[in-house]
Amino acid sequence: MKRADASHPDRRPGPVTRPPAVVEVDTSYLQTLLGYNARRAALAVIGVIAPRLAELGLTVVDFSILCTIRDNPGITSSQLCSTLNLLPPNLVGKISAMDKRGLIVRHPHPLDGRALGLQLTDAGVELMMQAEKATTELDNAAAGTLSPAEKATLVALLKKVYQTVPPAPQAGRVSNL
Amino acid sequence: MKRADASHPDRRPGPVTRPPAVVEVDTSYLQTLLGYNARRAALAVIGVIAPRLAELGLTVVDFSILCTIRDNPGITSSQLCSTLNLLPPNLVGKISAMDKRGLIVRHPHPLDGRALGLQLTDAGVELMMQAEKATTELDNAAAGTLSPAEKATLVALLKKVYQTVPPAPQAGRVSNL
DNA sequence: TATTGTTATACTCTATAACTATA
DNA sequence: TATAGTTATAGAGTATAACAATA
Repeated sequence: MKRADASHPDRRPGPVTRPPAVVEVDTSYLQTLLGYNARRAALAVIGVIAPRLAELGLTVVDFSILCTIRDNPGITSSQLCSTLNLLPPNLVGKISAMDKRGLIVRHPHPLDGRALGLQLTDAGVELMMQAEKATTELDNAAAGTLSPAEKATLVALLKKVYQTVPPAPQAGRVSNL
Repeated sequence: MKRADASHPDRRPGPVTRPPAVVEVDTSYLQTLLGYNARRAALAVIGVIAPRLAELGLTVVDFSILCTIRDNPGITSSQLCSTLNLLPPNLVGKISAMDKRGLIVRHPHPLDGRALGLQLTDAGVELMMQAEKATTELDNAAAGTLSPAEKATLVALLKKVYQTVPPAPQAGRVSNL
């Protein structure tokens, strides 16, 4: 941390009760924390992707949901929740909106009368083609200065972290980043 | 993605309009994305740390703020905002609460009459000793199966990402993770 | 004219409790 | 008794606009 030059006027020995102005901010401790760095990186990458998805009327979570439905036709809301770490009450509105928007269809589950199987419509598939193209491009762009090998290493280490960390008490959720 | 065995009853050729039950969920595409993995990892690590900090009456952002004030006595709110990527209106209430709580003091800035220099009180320093100890321990615990070398690599790569990614249009903020 | 700190406010996200229908 | 889907709602986080005081 660098400071403005206060050596001329107010020079005093001992602890300074009114510190001089801060010129350069020291965040060295925070930068040792995995949590701090992971949060900052996640916000940076998502900050690049989110505006583009917003143009398609999607949030990043909407995108994850539609991706998962596309790759797992017939999946239930309950399975989506545990896969993406969402709470059921927060998924209901999204699924309902996607249905109204004609992106997905719900049909009776073949094995469980309580559940509904989810599937993309043709419109949903088409929207996801655009969304996936944009997301893949921007995600790579956000990895910017990382070599392909570095990005692969980074992704592998991140997976190791969240696939190892004990899921929080009830279901593994904790407010915002 | 594995499915329940539907080969006996409803066997039909061609595209399946009512897919059988999903048994194992495929998230292989999402797992290629840096944004997805960084977000999941950040939520997992913070999910371990946040409950412990909550016992001390702090959020993870409160902790980052107090850390930064401690390591940069005399820092202004404006500097905190740009350092931690916060919006001024959202910082005001936190600073005010920390002041009322006796964790920090605000005094006139030596060089700028509009600004206030921030500093921890003795109580603030004491609270931060506990908070930092807990955070360091839990952050390391969350890095769990990673070797020290792997954690160092991970942190370095994450820094490279968020220190490189172009700060979003106005100031670099984008809602939640 | 630009910036610091601030108020007010809207919007989104996250979380809990409770209900119904079915297993 | 437990689970899937749902409703309602509380609480936290995030964002914009606008203002006074000062640079």
